[in-house]
This record gives sequence, C-alpha cells and structure tokens, in this order.
Amino acid sequence: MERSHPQPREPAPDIPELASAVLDVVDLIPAGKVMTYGDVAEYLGRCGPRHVGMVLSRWGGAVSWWRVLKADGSPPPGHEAQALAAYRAERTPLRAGGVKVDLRLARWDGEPV
DNA sequence: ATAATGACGTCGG
DNA sequence: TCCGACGCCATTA
Repeated sequence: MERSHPQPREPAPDIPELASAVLDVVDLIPAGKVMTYGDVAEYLGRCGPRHVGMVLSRWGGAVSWWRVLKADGSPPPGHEAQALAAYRAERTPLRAGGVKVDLRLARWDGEPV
C-alpha cells in the first residue's frame, strides 16, 4: 500500500522501536502474573534487563509496569507501595511478609492464559 | 564520536 | 538475609 504521508512513522515518534517492543511485551503479561526485567529482555532477545528498566521508567506509565519486577521478586524501586497495591488487587501470589512477589507461582512463562 | 546513566543480574563476603 | 562490586547494553547528554 502506498503511503500518502511523507513520514509514515510509528504512532509514538518519541519512543524508539525497541522501547515500543518492550512496552508491547509488558502489556501482554496477564493480570496476576509477572515477569522480571531479565525475562522481558530475554523474551525480546534484543537488549539487556537494564534497558527494560530504563524503558519502563520513562514510558512505563502507559502499560502495566507493576507486572515487571526484579529477579528476587522486589517491586520497582520508588513505586513499591503502588505495585503492592496492584498485586493485592490482581491477587498476585506474594511471599511471606507481603513485600515480594512469589516468582515461583507468579512468573509468566510467556504462554497464553 | 565518546562518556555517563539507569525502575537490572549475578557473585562474593 | 543484607551489602558491595562488577558486567551488561540502548539511550541520553
């Protein structure tokens, strides 16, 4: 199909395509499940866990950012209370103490629900 | 183009 | 369990 517009860019020209891909993956995580930064990075196979964090810190507000956390189950720094509230609302499995997610049960393998 | 940054991960103590 | 050091990698200044 021919494009009438001289600049057929993405709907979000401020967001790099890789970053957009990260946001897309995060949006795929079902409620009650989570992925680690490393899991998202490995899922994409195009960047490292650190970069996933950077993307979410900048553009994560448009997606379910709370469903991405550290490898030890700790919620994103600076948003712990907010994330924990979301886990409670989505019935995400938490570990004893309720400050960390039980990755054993809540980790999403990427398969459809 | 190079240096510094950051919502990470892994290992050692 | 907690803390520090090092490695990783696209983005930003």
